[in-house]
Order: sequence, then C-alpha cells, then structure tokens
Amino acid sequence: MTDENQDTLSKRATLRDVAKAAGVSHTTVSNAFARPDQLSAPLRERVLTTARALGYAGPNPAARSLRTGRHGAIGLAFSEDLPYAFSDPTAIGFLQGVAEACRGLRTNLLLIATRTLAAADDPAGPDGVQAVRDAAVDGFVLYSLARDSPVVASVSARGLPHVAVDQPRLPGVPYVGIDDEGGARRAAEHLLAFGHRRFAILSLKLGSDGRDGVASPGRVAAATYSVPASRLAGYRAALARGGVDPAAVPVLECALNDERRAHDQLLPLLGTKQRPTAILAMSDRLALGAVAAARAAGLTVPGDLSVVGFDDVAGDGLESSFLTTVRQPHAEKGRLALQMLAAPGGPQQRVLPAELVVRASSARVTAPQSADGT
Amino acid sequence: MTDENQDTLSKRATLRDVAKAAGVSHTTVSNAFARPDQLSAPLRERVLTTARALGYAGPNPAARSLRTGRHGAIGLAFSEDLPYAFSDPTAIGFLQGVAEACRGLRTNLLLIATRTLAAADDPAGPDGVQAVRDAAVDGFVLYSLARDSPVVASVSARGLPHVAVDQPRLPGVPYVGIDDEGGARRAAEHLLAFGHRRFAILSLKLGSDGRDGVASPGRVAAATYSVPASRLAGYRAALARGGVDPAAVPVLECALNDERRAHDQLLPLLGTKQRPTAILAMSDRLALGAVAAARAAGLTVPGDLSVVGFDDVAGDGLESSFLTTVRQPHAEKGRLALQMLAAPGGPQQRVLPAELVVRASSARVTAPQSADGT
DNA sequence: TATGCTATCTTGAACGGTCAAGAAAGAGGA
DNA sequence: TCCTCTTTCTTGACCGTTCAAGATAGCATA
Repeated sequence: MTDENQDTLSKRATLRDVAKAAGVSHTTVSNAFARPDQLSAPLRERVLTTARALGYAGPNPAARSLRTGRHGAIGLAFSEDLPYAFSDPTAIGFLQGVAEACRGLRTNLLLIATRTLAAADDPAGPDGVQAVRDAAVDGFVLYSLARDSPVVASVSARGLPHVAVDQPRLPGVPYVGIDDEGGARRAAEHLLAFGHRRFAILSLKLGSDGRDGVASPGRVAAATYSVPASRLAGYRAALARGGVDPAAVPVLECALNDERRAHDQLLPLLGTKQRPTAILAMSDRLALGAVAAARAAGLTVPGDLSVVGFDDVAGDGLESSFLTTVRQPHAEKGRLALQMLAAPGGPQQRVLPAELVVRASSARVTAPQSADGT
Repeated sequence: MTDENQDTLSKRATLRDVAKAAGVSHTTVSNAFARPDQLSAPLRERVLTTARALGYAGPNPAARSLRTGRHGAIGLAFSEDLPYAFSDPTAIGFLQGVAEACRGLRTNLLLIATRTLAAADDPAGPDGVQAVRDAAVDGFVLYSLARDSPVVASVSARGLPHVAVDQPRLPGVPYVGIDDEGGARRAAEHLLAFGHRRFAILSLKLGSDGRDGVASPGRVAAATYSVPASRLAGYRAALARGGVDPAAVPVLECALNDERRAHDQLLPLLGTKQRPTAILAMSDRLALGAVAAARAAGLTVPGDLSVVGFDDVAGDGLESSFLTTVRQPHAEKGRLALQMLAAPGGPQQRVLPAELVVRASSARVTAPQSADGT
C-alpha cells in the first residue's frame, strides 16, 4: 500500500525504466530476471540492484503470459458453490491431491468460483462461464460437474487441455474416476449377505435444481451427475441379483452432502412399520445422518439398522472408524488428474478401485424377514 | 484437446481474425464481447456467430489483463504446504469465508503454492517467492505466515494491495485477526477457577523449522508466528495472575496441527508423578490428541485431566461437542479480509472476539493440590 | 593474418487485447 | 434549412514482456 520505494510515483516501473536507469537494453534486464546464464554475473547484479532501487517488482505476469502463452496455473472448476466445496470432505481430499501435484509441478491453483444455479438476471450468463473465460490458466480440471453444466461447455470452448474427474465422461477428454458402480454393488451385496431385504438409499444430488426428497424414476433416469447415477446403478444391480426389487427401494435424494438432510429425510421412514433394516448411503456424511436418524427414532446401529456409507472420509473422528463404507482414494484422483494434464499421451482413462471396508455399522439382520416385511 | 472446430489449425483465432471474417473492425469484436451496449444487437449477434464459427474462445485473458491492469483474481498465500492446508480445519474454515467473499466479488481465487521450508538447491529462491512474482492477481491475502517468511517480502515487493490474517502485523498493511491473547487468557482462567495448579501447554508451531518438543524460553521468545505467541502470552498472563509460575509450565510444541503429535508429546508427561491436571491446547486438534493421550495413559477426561482446546472447529463430530474450547469466527475472518481488499479506506484493523465455550472436557480438580504436587 | 566460434549484449518485432479520439449517419430542435 | 446531439462503428496507439536475429568483441585455431 505504501509507495515508499517507488521513485516515479506516477507509474509503476517497467523493464525499460530499469534498462534506462542501468544503461543496458531492455532485453538484458529481462534476461537478468528470467535467464541468468545469458549475461555476466556482475552485470546481472547491477541490474537487479537498480531494479530494486526503482521498486521494480519483477516482470509483469500478464505481459509475460501474453508473450509466452503460459500462465503457470491450472484452473479447477467445481460443481458446487466454492464455499460449500470447502466443507465437503470428499472435495477436500481431492483438493489435497491436486494441491500436492501442483506443488510438484511448480504451478499455482486457480479456484474458479462457479455456481450451477445461475442467477437469472446475469447478463454474462451463468456465473462460472465468465470466470472460466477470464481464467489465466494453462489447463482445467473439471470436478464433479453436471452433464449439462454450462461450465463444461465454457471450458471446452477455451480449447485448453482439460481433465474430467468424477463426472460424466466427455468425448476426447481424459477422465479420472473410481469404480463407483462396483463399489456400490459390493456395499449392497454385503448387506444382502447379512440377510437384509428392506432397504433405503440415501442419494447425493441427481440434478442441479437443489431438490430434496424421494426421487421419482424419471428423475433418476435423467440424472445429470454421473457419480450418484453410477452408484445407484451398482446398488440396484446387486439388489436385483439378490432378489430384491430395486424399484421398490426408495431413493432419498439430498441436495447437499449433509448429515442433517439425510437425517431429516430418513427419519419419517424409520417410523413406519415397513421401515428399512438397511441403508445404502452414497457418502459417509449421509451415512452419519442415517445413524443420527436411527438414534432419534430409538433404533440401534447396527442392531436395528445397518448402515453402509461411501468415501471412507476423514478417519480422524470416532464415528468414521465405526462406519462400514466403501473406500476410495481421494487425493490420488487429484494427483492423477494433474499428471494427465501435465503429461498428455499417457492413458486417457483412469478408473481407480473402490473397496468395501467392513466395520461396525452393519450386521446380520435380527429377525428373518420377507421383502414385504412379514 | 480436439481441434475440430478450429478453421486455421495452425494458430488460435484472435479478435482480428474474427473481425476480418465478420467484416468489422477489431474494436467492434472486442465490444461484442465486453461492451454489448456499444453496438447494435443484430451486429453483435453476427459477430458472436462468426466468432463461434472460427472457434474463437473469447478475449485472451493475458492480453486483456495487460491492457486493463486487472486480473479478476486474488492470491492467497499460506504458510503451510498447500496440501496440508486442506487438512487443517482452521484453514478450511478461513478458506470457506474467503471463497464466499470471492463469489460475491465475482473474482477467482489463486492458491499460491508456497512452502516455508525452502529447498536449498532452488535457484529461484524459496518456493513461494517465484509463485508470488508470477501470480496474475489484483491483491493478496497473507494467511498465517511467519514474521520472517520470504513470501511476505515477496508480496510486499509486488506493490499490490494485501491483507494480513492471523500473522504478525505489518506496518501499513490491513490486518484481520482474533483476540488470541484474550481467548487464551479466558481458557486459563477457566481452569484456574476449577482449582488446577499443574498445567501443560500444547503449542502450535513457533518457528518454521519443523521442530517438535519442549520449547525452550529462547525459542518461545523468538517465535515467528504471532498466533501461538499471543495465545501463549495469554495463557501465561492468566497463570501468573492466578499464582502459578508460567516458567514452570512446559510448552510442548507441535510442528503440525495434528492429533498424533500432541498425543506423542504429551503421553510421557502423563506418566510422571507430577503430571499435569490440566492441558491448555492451542487448537482443538491438539486438544483431541491430549484426550487420546489421557485415554492411553489410563486417565479419564475430565476426571483426571481437564483439557481446553482452541478454535471450536467442526461441530460435526461427537468429540468436538464435548470439548471445552475457545470459539473463533473462522469464515468471518476470510470475509473481512476480502472486504478490506476490495474496499480500502475502511478500518485498517479488525480484531474479532474469541469466546470461551465451556463443555465437558474440563472440570474441577479432584484433589486439592499445591503447585509442587504435594 | 584470416577465420570461426563463443560469450555477451542490442535491436525491433510480435503477443492480443482495450481505450481514447474521431468519423459517419440519422434524429431532433430551433 | 442548419446545427447539434446521439448512436454506431473505425483508426491507431499502447499495455510490458519475450524472442529471433544480429552486432560486437575476445579468443583460439588454422
């Protein structure tokens, strides 16, 4: 804020100002900063000294980028509100991997403030689109975006390399994801093996409209987020093979990956006579909500209700070390995504494993039961 | 990756290419994108159509920034490894506030991959310095940096507006923080009021060298991080006033805000005859480590050991709703920091309150005791 | 002595936008 | 009818770098 060491207060010093002051050409000054081997050491020292004296802050990044075409940053586009992303443990784990890879590549990370629910009065179109257009980056990572997200189109229009993670595959675009369907299938098989016949599914959001509640078959079919769609497919495949009609299993959609929502959605269902004995939750957060709902309904876990989550998030708290869940390598996805961006030519698809981790929140069903609860 | 809709495969289309194709001047094309009111609607439509046809991705961000001097992004410089920052709940809370404010300001967020422990062989100096120099941003937020961090100097050299958060104050630089000293004082007073006389302090890192262990008086005096220093001062002021000699209270420094480190450091101390009956922890993470250590030592909390944390982080898990702690408004700090960046001229310092929240991890000391444990 | 080579520095031209100023044409008022 | 104002579009300069190519000198080689 203070301009103490700025000789010409009117304007910021440039390469040429430094050059003039040091009695050398502008290119020499440029080289002093960027290519030390191109000039003698004493001259370089002199140039850097006069630069400091003039308050020259180093080459203007915009000018450099314009000339070189490189920015030294990659952009990360989220589906969620950015603030929300920081509260989601899954996203955080992914971010951690991305950040780690960035450090290795000596590149900065530009978080793009995108919002799927566009403000209608916005002349520049949905929020994220302009942000993507203006992003000074060398490539993009698309994380968990909806199939129809305008941000996807916007990124694709930029013509920069990009990678899609945990979202619908795009033709010709490298992809990183996990075996969502397989992981979900194993979760359901596990509960079926324990004799469960009455299920409920706690689903992550299927569409961008922020709707909560029981998802109709139509809504399920039209899901624009691939991760919940795949997990749902996995659950259902296993259920069908196990002799349980998937169509009869309620899908409770939670617009946010939130314990409270899961709790609120599930609680009424637990009061019914035909209450489920097992919950398939698409995230650990939702699973913890189910546990809370069970407690509120006077049921024990896993005595009265078995719960299987997804993600194997945290590991710090007590709760998570109790949850049966499906483990996925969060940070690894981030690392791989950046690797694919940085070194194209490798495999264009990486599907990482999702393995079932059996802990204490699932158990054999107490009384034998038929699908209709008799 | 695919160049399907690029007419001239050799090079990316520019404003002028579009202008030529549409039969208008380059300025008109520029206006079509940036200033819709400067040209008639039908012409604008025509221009945008030909732009799309040529695969023109919109104005080059670097060129635009060069001319306008604005970047539409603010830089966030951390003290920690970026990946680590994503695992620290305090940092996450702050980031959430920053991200929220960014969305409001329609600005992107550039995370700067800085590392305090410089790689010695790095010609460009410590990691973060170059990253700061190259950052295409309109301002910086400095979060939790050490007094002597090269990143601070680097940011200051850029001559852009910046705000310091949770770190040593810089002359002339706006500051956002909390009442660390007061919060710490209240934590200690709370335990003193419960009759505790034998304390141990679990401290966040005091220096950038990654050292763990009992901090010597010299090390404490030379602390380069202001937050731990202030909290320590608060603890000690209260202890002294309560008749406990602060110099006799061990300060266990944890290089990382980590349950395990706190656990490992504290455990041996709990085995001694003169074991502390109360722990002052500078974060909830460290406090949870203390709880774990107590459990490992066969002690109960708060029966045998009282623990007071700091941060009031999460609120989700079971553990945190049990911890007596000092609450601070994490996200609010982020919001304020960006507000001060965006609208200079307001107050240059904001010190937010830190209030004691009494829960179940602290209690009256069981047996009366003197400071020497007899 | 002529020649080539290396090390060091300079020259001039991009990079791709935005902006200030100006030109042309049509509308409105005296 | 003439003048002014507004709308709409154009012209040319400039933002601050990096890069390719060239100039100069020093030195070794033939």
